[in-house]
Amino acid sequence: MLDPIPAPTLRRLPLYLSYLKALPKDSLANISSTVIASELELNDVQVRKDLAAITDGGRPRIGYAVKELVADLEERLGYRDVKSAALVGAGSLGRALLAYENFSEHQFDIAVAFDSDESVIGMQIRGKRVISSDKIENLCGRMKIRLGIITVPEREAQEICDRLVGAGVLAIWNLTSAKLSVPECVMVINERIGDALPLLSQHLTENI
Amino acid sequence: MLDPIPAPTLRRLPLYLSYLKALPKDSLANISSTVIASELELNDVQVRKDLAAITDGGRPRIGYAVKELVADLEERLGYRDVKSAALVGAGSLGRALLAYENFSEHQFDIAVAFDSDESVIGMQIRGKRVISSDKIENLCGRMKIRLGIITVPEREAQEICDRLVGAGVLAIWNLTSAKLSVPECVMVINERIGDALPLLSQHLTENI
DNA sequence: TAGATTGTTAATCGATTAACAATC
DNA sequence: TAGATTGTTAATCGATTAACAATC
Repeated sequence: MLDPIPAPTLRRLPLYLSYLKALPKDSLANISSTVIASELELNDVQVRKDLAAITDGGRPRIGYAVKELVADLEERLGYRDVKSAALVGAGSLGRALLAYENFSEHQFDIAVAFDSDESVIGMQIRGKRVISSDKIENLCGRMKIRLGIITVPEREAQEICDRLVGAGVLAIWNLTSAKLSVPECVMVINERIGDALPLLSQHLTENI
Repeated sequence: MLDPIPAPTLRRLPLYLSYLKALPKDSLANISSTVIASELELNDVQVRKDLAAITDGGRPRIGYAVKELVADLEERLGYRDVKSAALVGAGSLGRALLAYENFSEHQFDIAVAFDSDESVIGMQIRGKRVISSDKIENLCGRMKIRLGIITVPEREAQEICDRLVGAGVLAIWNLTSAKLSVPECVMVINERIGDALPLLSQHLTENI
């Protein structure tokens, strides 16, 4: 089993990957941590430490082989195989996520969208048919879905979460402000979208 | 001038506020940090430290007066007066935000929505008419808008940012993954929505 | 060789938590 | 008074950054 990577590092790894992938085809085969750091406005020691966690390809005087580094990053970020996700709640936020291209960048594929609203069920959104939430257990099990994305109203979140977990989901991306209880083996990431607004609010009131 | 509050504290203050506001009307007039902590699954010392930054109403043996605490929180979070915001980019994410009720909770009001797409300009979304991005300078200045919300495609983000800043905006909520350059007096909060996906990806690949 | 660059060990920094004195 | 609770000072912890030895 690989060493677990600390969360702050893990959040920076995609930055490195997308920077490296955006390099022009005809650029040098090797790149140094100093260059990466200055481009991404990070500390160079930090970049080296982060990269040391996922590759052993760094060579003094030369740097890192871009191709190898990209492969190691993709490997470690789990970008080798596509992971199926189910989205529950086809409201406006759910629809925005269905249109969100970054998902495929992370090799997630929203295989199915659920909603409990009769007027939405059957609709075709971004090429995906919205299915009744009643079918969560049935379909998620059969489709071997491992990630659940929750974009329902807050009061329904826990129930939906329980049902996704019951259907074999191992990770939850929670976009409501509900605090979800799950078994230990299930990972929950809370994406509280309005969280940073107080910082803006404070800044604005401080500056008239 | 008030002491600046560290960001982690500032992010927890709204949690306290919404918890206190959700208390039943007939509950006790006072509440202890221990109770708040256990309800919100936080450390009680942390709660006291956080609250000490915004109130001096804590009394040994008794706790905090709920009413006073709510007032102090609202005061310090800048919830006393409504702050006008402009949203630029009425795509699916922009529309989701227009529907997002949490805004008004933070006393932000999206006063106007801009887009550069002819087929969207003039549309009515959530009761707001979409206006041509050409009018940003003109309208934001006149409407005294201080917060800009950027939901345009990444490559357009910096230009829109520059124009908002030129129009007198003092804070930017950036929902693209662009790194924005702004004058020092302008605060930028980056809301990178897919940021946490690698954590989920790693968890899933570690657990087959 | 000289010097650029990596990787490691130690120092710093900020936030959280523990210990405890003050107080009602 | 006794004991619950606050607020403060000190310890801990994790992450970042600095210093530096190893290496090509």
